[in-house]
Amino acid sequence: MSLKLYNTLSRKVEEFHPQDAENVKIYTCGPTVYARAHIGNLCSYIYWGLLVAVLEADGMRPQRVLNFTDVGHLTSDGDTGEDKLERGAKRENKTVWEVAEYYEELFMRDYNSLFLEMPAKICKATDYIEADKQMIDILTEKGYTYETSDGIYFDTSKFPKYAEFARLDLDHLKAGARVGFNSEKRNVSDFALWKFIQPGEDHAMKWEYRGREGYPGWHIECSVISHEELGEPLDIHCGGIDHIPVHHTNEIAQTEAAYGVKMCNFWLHCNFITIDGQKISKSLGNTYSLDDLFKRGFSPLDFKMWVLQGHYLGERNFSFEDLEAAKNRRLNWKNRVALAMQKENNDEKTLEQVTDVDAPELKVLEEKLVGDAEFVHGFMDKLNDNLNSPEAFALIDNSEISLKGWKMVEKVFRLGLFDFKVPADEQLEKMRLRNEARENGDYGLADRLRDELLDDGFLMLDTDAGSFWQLCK
RNA sequence: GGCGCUUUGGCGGAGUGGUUACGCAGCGGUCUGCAAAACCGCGUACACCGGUUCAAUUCCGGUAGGCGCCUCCA
Repeated sequence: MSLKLYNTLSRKVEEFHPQDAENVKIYTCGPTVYARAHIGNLCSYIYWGLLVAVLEADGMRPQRVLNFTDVGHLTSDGDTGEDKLERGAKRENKTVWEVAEYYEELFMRDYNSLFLEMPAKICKATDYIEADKQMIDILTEKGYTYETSDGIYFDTSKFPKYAEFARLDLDHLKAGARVGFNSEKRNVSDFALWKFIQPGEDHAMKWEYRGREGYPGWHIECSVISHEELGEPLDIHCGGIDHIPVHHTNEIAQTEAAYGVKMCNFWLHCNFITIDGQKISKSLGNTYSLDDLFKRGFSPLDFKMWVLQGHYLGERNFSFEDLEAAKNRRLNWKNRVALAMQKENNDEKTLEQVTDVDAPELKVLEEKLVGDAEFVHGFMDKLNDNLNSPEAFALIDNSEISLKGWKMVEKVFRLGLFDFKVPADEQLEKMRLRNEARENGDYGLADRLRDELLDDGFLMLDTDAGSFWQLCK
């Protein structure tokens, strides 16, 4: 089994081979921490979480770096744009540093509530300012930059490959339509490496560079952090498709111009979701956070289920109707786990005992899954085929799966399938009494106990093999 | 204006040159003391027009609709 992934570089599905399987270098563009993450933002972290899980399942060790963009970006391309962090700060009566910290914490809360594995390292852009300057110095020495009244720019005409990655048609970029068109730029596609603070401007986040106060441009941090923390070439760089034409194009230009090396071997981009057919964007304000879903009765993991039901390359449209379907499917899976627990653990093992029984690496687990061997192989085949989670889901629905098999499913998808309340002694006693009453033909008592159990959250399922409990929600 | 993507049954959503995807919802039936559970079955999907082919939802061309990017964005 080998892993195949769609590489934006070639626009083809290719076999993935890391330089060092013990240290797979992955860089993920992280959030800008000036607002709460909306569900569209979170999709990408769910997909990249799956990527990491699949790499691990294949026996590799990913070293993933995620950045926090805490330095803020301008709201527009012009000279007079206001820093996003500062706007957030004014809105909320906090300093820009407090705002960043607040949203970093909120992001981590969302991240954890989605049961996503922590990256090996999270880097704040503001911790790399000196390294930003060094990189700009290198680019300047090599003749890739020029200064204007408002900043230091990368001259994209000096980097002939510039348009290649995104297959841009530079001649037809609509330069004139840009907000705050900068007439000092030599080429439409040139971008700021560093911005100087203009007279009358007051930025809370500023650093001294070349004798003036300023702050880094929008793209430099990712080139710098990935260089410092991982080094070129990266094995995988991931982000949303919106990053292809500008952000990643600029990263490649900066890094490859500065160091003369290939920046990254595999570029992965997930597609966007829309809500009710409309694109989500911070500027349009049509965003939902996980809290908004929770208020409507959905857990973050229901949302994760919805996300993974689709393929990361596909365009999806979000609706609460579909979220409901995903929620029901997830509940059905939990009930299958609950059933497997009862059938395989007649000694009334508790949930803790079941889930804490060794947490082996998947490879090891796979060897133990003798009864599920066929399922496991099919399952991994689907995932290794460009992370085809919808196909893997279908296989789950079609397979008899043991408790150990479910543990493997959970290890890869992390959907909280073992995360439910099991009956306490009191409820187990009610179940015993109910069965006894049924055998004695005392249906009045049996039904009363059944109703009580329903109130406790357990639905009684009577089969030829005996009575089992299921979850109601 | 330029570049690109997409169009599958009630709603989602995979995949394939000829064979049931799958889920959710719905309907019918079986089982059951009863059942909201479970089990079985059903609906005969691939935008339109051409072309290639023994055969196309699946390849090619065109038409129409939808969407994205070119501006911060996952």
